[in-house]
Amino acid sequence: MSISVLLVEDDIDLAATVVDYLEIEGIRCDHAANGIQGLSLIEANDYHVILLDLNLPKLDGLSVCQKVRENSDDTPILMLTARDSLGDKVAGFDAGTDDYLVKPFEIEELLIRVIALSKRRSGQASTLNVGELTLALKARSATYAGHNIKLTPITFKLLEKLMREANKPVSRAALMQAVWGDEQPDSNSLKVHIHHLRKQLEKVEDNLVIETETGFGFVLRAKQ
Amino acid sequence: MSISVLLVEDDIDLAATVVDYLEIEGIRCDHAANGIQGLSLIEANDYHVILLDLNLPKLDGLSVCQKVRENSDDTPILMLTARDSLGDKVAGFDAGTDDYLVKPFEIEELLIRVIALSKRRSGQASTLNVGELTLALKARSATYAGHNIKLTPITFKLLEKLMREANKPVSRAALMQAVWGDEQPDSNSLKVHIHHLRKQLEKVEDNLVIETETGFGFVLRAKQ
DNA sequence: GGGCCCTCTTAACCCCAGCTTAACGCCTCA
DNA sequence: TGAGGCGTTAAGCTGGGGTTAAGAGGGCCC
Repeated sequence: MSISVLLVEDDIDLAATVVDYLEIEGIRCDHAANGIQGLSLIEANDYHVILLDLNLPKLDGLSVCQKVRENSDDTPILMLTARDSLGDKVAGFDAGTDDYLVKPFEIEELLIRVIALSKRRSGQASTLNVGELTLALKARSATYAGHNIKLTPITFKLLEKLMREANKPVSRAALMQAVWGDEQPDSNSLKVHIHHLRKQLEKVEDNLVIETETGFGFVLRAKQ
Repeated sequence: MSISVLLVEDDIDLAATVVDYLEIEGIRCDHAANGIQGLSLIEANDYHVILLDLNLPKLDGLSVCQKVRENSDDTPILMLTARDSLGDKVAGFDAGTDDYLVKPFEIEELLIRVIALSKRRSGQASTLNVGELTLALKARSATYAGHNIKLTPITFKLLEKLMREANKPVSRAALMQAVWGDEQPDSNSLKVHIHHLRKQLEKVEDNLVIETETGFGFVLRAKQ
């Protein structure tokens, strides 16, 4: 499958050059001219890599980066910057960027880095948060309003999927895909694991529940 | 089922080439020569993909695109544009297009993109709106003048179809197809579910009704 | 290698929401 | 006035979902 990339860059000439070059290389490249528009495209689509200019109208690159991470989106981000000052780099890594390129750069170098980044999920978004529930992806552990939640490998994947789609109903098929991929068990395993997860959540006095959408799937959301 | 496409393009030679090529590939392709005509065809038919030239007589491509989205129609739209107009790309995504192709393009490339787009609903219109009635497709929930409407899987599909074709009568056969697909119940289930839907709408003090088109089907529209 | 523990799968059971079905009455039009 | 289309209602059934427990399989420690 081909790579798809978002370039957020206000210099139209530079943007055109990059977009054309990447498309010639078979990489689909959307473009946004400011931070606000960039964010909305990021939310609407599923890019493999995001290229962010540091100085952007309306919302600067670092802020975009932070907001993306706050959304629990771990798409790799490559920052383009005219300044090569150490301070910006530090701020960038704090905000959750994965790589840097200092302008002016060789476009072949950009291509190499894009391809490299596209092969790994960022890993920067190491926790998911929904209300008082926190899932640490690397530690594979969860806390809920201060209590530890015990997760087996399967309930971990289940909870991860439900949290990524919090407040949106997730179809049974999507859940099964997230947990088992293409080799799915024939029987009612899913509902057993949903049951285990619910019991874990019920043990804690708080307001998150897994509701069932009859004939469709499940949602993780706050009560009422 | 074969793909059906609408091409809105004022360059008659180009249009003829595209139409011929697509039809050879088994894709049914209507043609409109200006924006106004395009819109009326879009409203009258149910295309899988719409191909829009950016520069059109009477009503330009972006405006057509906006109006389609305002109608809560989420048919995927592919914009055809001259090479120099990068700024238009940005405006295009704001207007709700799904893909771009820069003229001159390889016709094989157009084919590939049409096939890709035909497989997904755009997702640009994630809610349908008719008057005060809103159907959130992802959340699988509806609100009507501020009240929640309870929907079962079947009434959800029914309402979705009626809202997509709001103000247009929908035949019984089309409704049954939308709800049950090819394995349809033998008896009068449809009218029972229509009845349930009507009761939900009547509970709210507002002006939408499901009217009967005797001997044909039903319409969702405002009273009088 | 044996035994223990942990986790997943499977199956059985029950409950009930929601779907289907059928019955009946009203209205319209031939 | 009779037939057919539609609205309304309610009964019954189906299958989806919740719950539980048994058993298989794998990892780990002794």
